[in-house]
Amino acid sequence: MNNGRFAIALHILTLLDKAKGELLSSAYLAGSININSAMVRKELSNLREYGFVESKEGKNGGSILAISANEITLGEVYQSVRQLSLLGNQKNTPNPKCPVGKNINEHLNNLYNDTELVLIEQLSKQSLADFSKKFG
Amino acid sequence: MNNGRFAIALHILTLLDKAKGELLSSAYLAGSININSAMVRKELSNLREYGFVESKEGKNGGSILAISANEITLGEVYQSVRQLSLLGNQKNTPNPKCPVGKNINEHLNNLYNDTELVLIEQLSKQSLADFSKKFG
DNA sequence: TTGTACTGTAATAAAAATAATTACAGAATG
DNA sequence: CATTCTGTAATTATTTTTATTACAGTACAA
Repeated sequence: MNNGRFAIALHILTLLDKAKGELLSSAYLAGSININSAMVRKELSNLREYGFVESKEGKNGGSILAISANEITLGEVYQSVRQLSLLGNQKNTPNPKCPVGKNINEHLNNLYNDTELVLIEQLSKQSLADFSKKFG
Repeated sequence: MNNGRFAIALHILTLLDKAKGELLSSAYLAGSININSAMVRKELSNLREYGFVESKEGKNGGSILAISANEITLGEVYQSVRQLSLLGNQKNTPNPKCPVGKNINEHLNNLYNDTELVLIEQLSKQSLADFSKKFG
């Protein structure tokens, strides 16, 4: 992993939790996060796919949590924004003639996968509600 | 984290372990990894700072492990190449007027730090020797 | 003592990934 | 039917990462 999307997603979800069912517009969310509202809508679109939020179009529209903050773990949030492998192996094209080079990607992938599972397990110990509680 | 340096560092260290004390040149290492030898030397420079390798300049020079592969854990390798926080928070300048925005960086940092500790703990279960063994 | 084969490092350039912006069609409300 | 939203695509900008080039300095060996 490697991007700020986790922070943005979690920020959005925390704000929605605090709003307690009131619809929040992407412009409002963007104001708190201090990013562009189109970025917020893009992230909301992803969160929607994962079933974390629902949005209402049109005037007075906005977004709310689709499920309770207790039912969303930070591990799930992580997975929703995850794109690359944890330790990043964008390209990695070692020399296949070298016994190490030939096999390192396989071993690296196993290592990354195992490690990421532990990371997700750790993040999953905390729910969105737990996180949100920290904000007084 | 976020970069391919972990893979490169581990690749270098594995090759050095396999070489069993024979000096390997940056050109040779680069050939197996399939990257530029200046990149290898840069990474070797870092690994040297961490005490993992030693290099010898001049003709017939090259690098060797400075300590036993049993004494190097993958957690330490991770830490040697680590630069950003695990989940990436390059910039993140939320609105300080928002109760969530004002405090989220602190909570995020705590979360990232805790999570990274667990990740390092997990990686530290495996030594370079363990990893190297996988390559027949 | 000099040619050769290395390392060390800095400066620069290229590429890739990420983030931001702009734009506009479509939906819901009043 | 004007207004205020969302959804999404297209584009641009920025930042990060990776690669390249260059060259001084070191050590060996004839």
